[in-house]
Amino acid sequence: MATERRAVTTGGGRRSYHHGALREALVDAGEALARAEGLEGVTVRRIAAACGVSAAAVYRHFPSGDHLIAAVAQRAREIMARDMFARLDSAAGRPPIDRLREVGESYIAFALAEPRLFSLVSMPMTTPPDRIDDPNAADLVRDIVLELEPPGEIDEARVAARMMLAQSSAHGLAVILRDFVPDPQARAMLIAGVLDRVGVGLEA
Amino acid sequence: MATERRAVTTGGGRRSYHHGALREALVDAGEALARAEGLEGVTVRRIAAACGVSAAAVYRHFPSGDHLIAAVAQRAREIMARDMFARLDSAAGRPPIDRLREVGESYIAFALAEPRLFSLVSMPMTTPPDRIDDPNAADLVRDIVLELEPPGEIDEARVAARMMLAQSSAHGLAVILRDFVPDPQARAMLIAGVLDRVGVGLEA
DNA sequence: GCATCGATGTGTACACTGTCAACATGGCGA
DNA sequence: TCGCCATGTTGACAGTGTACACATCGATGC
Repeated sequence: MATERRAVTTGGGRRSYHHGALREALVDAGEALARAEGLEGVTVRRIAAACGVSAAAVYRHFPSGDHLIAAVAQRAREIMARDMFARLDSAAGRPPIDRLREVGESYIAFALAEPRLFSLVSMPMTTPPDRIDDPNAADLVRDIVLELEPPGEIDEARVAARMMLAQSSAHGLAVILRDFVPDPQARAMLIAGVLDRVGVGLEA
Repeated sequence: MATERRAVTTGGGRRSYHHGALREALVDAGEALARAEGLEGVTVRRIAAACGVSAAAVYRHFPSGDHLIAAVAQRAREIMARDMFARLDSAAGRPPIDRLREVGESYIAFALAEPRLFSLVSMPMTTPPDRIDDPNAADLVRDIVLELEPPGEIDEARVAARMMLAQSSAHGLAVILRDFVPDPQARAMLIAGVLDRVGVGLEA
C-alpha cells in the first residue's frame, strides 16, 4: 500500500509537488517494508519509491538513512509497548511477578509474530529516539521490579539484577526461539518452562 | 595484515597467479575485518583486497558473500568454544551448576571483549556449518544439564527448559550489556547478580 | 618432455545501494 | 501580488554483490 501523495491544503488525492506529510509516510512505508522483507528490504530508495517520492527527498526529513531506520525501529517499539500496556491493564491487581511474566510474554509474542520487525527493535539504538517521554519498556519493568523490594529499603543492586534477569531472559528466549525453534508447540512449551524458572530466579 | 600471496610449491613469498590457500586466507581476513570494524566493514571486495585478490576470486571458494560471512561467523564460534573448553578443563570435577556458570561467563566475556566479532556469532545461521562434528556450544550445555537430571529418569521437557534458560539468559545478558552498559564495573556486578539468580532458576 | 585440462585466478559489466550538489516548485507571510 | 524558503527533483559519484568471458598455471597422461 503505497502512500498516496497529497498536498496539505488540497482535499483530493491529486498529485502535487509537495507531499504534505512525508515524514510520517516514510516511517509507515518503512514499517510495512520491514514487516514484509526484514532489514535487507528496508532501503532508502525503496521506502522513497513506496511513497512515490525521490530518494533524495528523504534527506529533507532525516539526516541519514540510518536515522530513518531508527525511526521505524522506534515505531516498532511503540507497537510493542502498546501490547504490553494492554496486557498490564488486564492483569491489574495481580502480583508483580505475574505482571512481569505478562510483559515477558508480550515481548516474546511480538518477536515471534513479527520476527522481521523485531529485528529492528533489537538493534542497538544509534539514534536517540525523538521523544524521551514515550512509553519505555525498561521503565515499565523497573516499576514492577520495585514492587518486589521490601518497603522502605530499596537495594539498587538487587533491583538492577532483577531487571536485567527479566530483560535478558525474555530477549534471549525471543531471539533463540525465532532463529532456531520453528515449531509453535515447542515454542510454547519452552516459553512456559523458561519463564517458570525465571520467576523463581526473580523472587530469590 | 594482508595475507601474503604464495604458491603451493613455491617456497618464497613471490607473487604468483594462484594464491594457494585462498579460502583460509579469506576467512582470516574476514575475521580481522570483523574484529576491527564490525559487520559494516566486512565486505566481499574488502576481504578480497586484503588478500591481494580480485573480488570475483571469492566465488571460486564460496557460493555467495553470505557464505563467506557465515564461515567467518563459524570461525568466531570456534574461538568462543575454545575458551569454554579451557574454562571447563579448569573447572573439572566441580558441580554441574558451577560449570554451567563457567560456560555462561565465557560466552559473556567473549561478547564484551570482541563485541563486533560477537555480532557475527549471534547472527542466525543462514548457511549450515561445514563440519557438523565440531565443538558445539549447545551440545556442551546439554551434556552438563543432563547431569542435573535424577539418574535413570530423564525428563526431556525439563532438560530443554534448563538449556533454554541457560542459553537465553547468557545471550540476552551479553547483548544488553554490550549495547547499553558501557561501564565495566557495572557489567561485572550485573553479570554476578543475574547469574546467581539464573543458577537458582536452573536448580528449581 | 610435452600437450592438454581443470582449478583458480582477472577484468569488466550490471543493477543496486547511500548520499550530495544544483536546480525546480509552489504554499504562505509581508 | 511578490518573493522567500521548505520541500521536492535530477543527475552524479563511490561503493556494494555478483555473473560472464577470458587468463594462467600445476598436475596428469602420453
